[in-house]
Amino acid sequence: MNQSGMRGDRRSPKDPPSLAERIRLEMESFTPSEKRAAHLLLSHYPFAGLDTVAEFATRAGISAPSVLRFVTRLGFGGFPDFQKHLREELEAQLLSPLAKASPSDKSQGAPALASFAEAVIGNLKATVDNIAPAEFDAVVTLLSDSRRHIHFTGGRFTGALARYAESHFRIVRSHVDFIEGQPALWRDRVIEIGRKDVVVAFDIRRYQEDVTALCETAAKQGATVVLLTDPWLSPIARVARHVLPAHIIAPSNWDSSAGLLLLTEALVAAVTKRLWDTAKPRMEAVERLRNENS
Amino acid sequence: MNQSGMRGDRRSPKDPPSLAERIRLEMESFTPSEKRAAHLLLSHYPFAGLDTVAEFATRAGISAPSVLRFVTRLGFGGFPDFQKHLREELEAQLLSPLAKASPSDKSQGAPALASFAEAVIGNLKATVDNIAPAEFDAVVTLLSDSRRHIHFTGGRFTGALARYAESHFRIVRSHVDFIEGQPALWRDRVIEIGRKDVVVAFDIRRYQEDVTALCETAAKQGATVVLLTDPWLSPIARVARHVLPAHIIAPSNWDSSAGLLLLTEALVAAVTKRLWDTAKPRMEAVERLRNENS
DNA sequence: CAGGTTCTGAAATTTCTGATACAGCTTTTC
DNA sequence: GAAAAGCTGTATCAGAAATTTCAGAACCTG
Repeated sequence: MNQSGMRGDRRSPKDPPSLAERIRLEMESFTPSEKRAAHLLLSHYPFAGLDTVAEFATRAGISAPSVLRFVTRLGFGGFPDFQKHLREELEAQLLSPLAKASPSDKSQGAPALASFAEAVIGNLKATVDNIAPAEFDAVVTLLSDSRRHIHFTGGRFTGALARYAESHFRIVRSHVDFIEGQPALWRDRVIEIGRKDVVVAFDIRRYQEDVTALCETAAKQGATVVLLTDPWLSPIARVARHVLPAHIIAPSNWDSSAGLLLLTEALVAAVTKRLWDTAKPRMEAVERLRNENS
Repeated sequence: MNQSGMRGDRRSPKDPPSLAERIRLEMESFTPSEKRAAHLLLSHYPFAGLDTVAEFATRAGISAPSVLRFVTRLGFGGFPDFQKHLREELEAQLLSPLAKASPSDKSQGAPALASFAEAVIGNLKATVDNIAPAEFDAVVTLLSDSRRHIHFTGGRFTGALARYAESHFRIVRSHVDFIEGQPALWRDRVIEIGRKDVVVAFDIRRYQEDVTALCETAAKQGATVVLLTDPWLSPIARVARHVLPAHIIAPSNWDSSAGLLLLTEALVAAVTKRLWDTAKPRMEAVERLRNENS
């Protein structure tokens, strides 16, 4: 499952060899029925091809076998192959409106930052769009229950986010801690996690087995697991009560955690607001201590 | 065409009640498995639903019958019906150019999350606008100098960002470490920081004196200090060679670090790209170790 | 903690789709 | 104008996909 570690070799950004283009070029060499199929496909590209063979054939006014011959001729192993290609092309096209809109910029370094920012902003929008309000609210409610203990944890990179969350929640409310991902560090602590506990896990692709193990153990003992992950969902999702996915793809060899941070900060804000009566004195107390000690 | 929206309500009358929207609203009433299905669909909307039932079930981590129950519950006659609806919706959306620009429904849902995200996005834009490209480039060049040692540090909250940066740079290049903000923890290490060293400090409002002290000491010993801070500039700015400010105000009792994260990730991306020849083998080696150990 | 309800997945069942063989028709070629 | 070659559709099949059944598991509820 461990897909190659990095997305190092980036495909040339310029020309996506669309299937539509190829069909236009080869149009001459098609037989009459193939032409009818091609015309139908091009006129409603690519949606016409997403129906069944029979539907496509009827709409094109030809027979099913002719449709099959058509897609075979295009080099696909079969109709499902053909459809899969169409879907992937469509998805790629729909998901990267930013890539094309990359505006011309001034110097050399600016594009890097500007386009990176653009991609991240796109991620944030997509993340928000795909979060169910009810789910978000449910998590807020859960984290606002001051009787529960909350444990934050995360992987190699996302561990930092877990710490970030913990450092805020720790001030807003009590019973908050951070658990290192390495099993050796939590084996003795996890036994105390039970029905009243909440585990908030951060885990994105190249999902880390130790984090999964921690959550599974916790879940088995009755804890409520909240997962912040990528759209492909960490395996932790199987034991999680609540899942908040964030988009993470950026023009980089690394994934972006901005969406996760956004969710984290939004949760902190919401919980702080909801617990304000108790949070305010706590925050003031922390502030007082800081001033005294320095 | 009934245009009931003659009033000043912001809700645009055109919005087709997207299936995604409905799913978000009904999310609460779903059973656990149905939620899994809903999450998968929303996170990859609508492409996740265009595969086969079996594929969808596997990816969602549930069984095929559960998927069927899910689509039935949404009011479709069966899976093919459901897919047909998705295709039609997709087609309609793709054909209207503006439709996909911002389908965020701020009708009722999660004003908390949506408006928070909007503020954060505003911060990111403002941050990028106010960064001098030359300054950004200079920092990239500095961090790409593999002969230098790089030390990351930060305060209460920003310390997590410093860790995040460190965990990435550590893989891209050598001579990278993280220094805790508390003086007791760095007193003995800082004496080794000298002319060839770079200190990257994260510090925003309620600037932390210990972090400032660390940077001042380092600067005094000839180290180059890079500062990521807020627009009001941490006192560290006085000893810093490069300063990258990020906007941090959000509708919350807390400041948002999203701008700092953006800068961090952009730096990681740029340095990784510049050091690619040496970074790639390092990343591959790390990947190999992970696989062996697990 | 029993009894009832809801939820879930393995397996059996049904439906439907994509694929193929083959024969008729059309076009080409000499 | 006849034979060959190419194209197309009908009929049929194999296999995959969706659906239903059913029993067990999980979860309430009193």
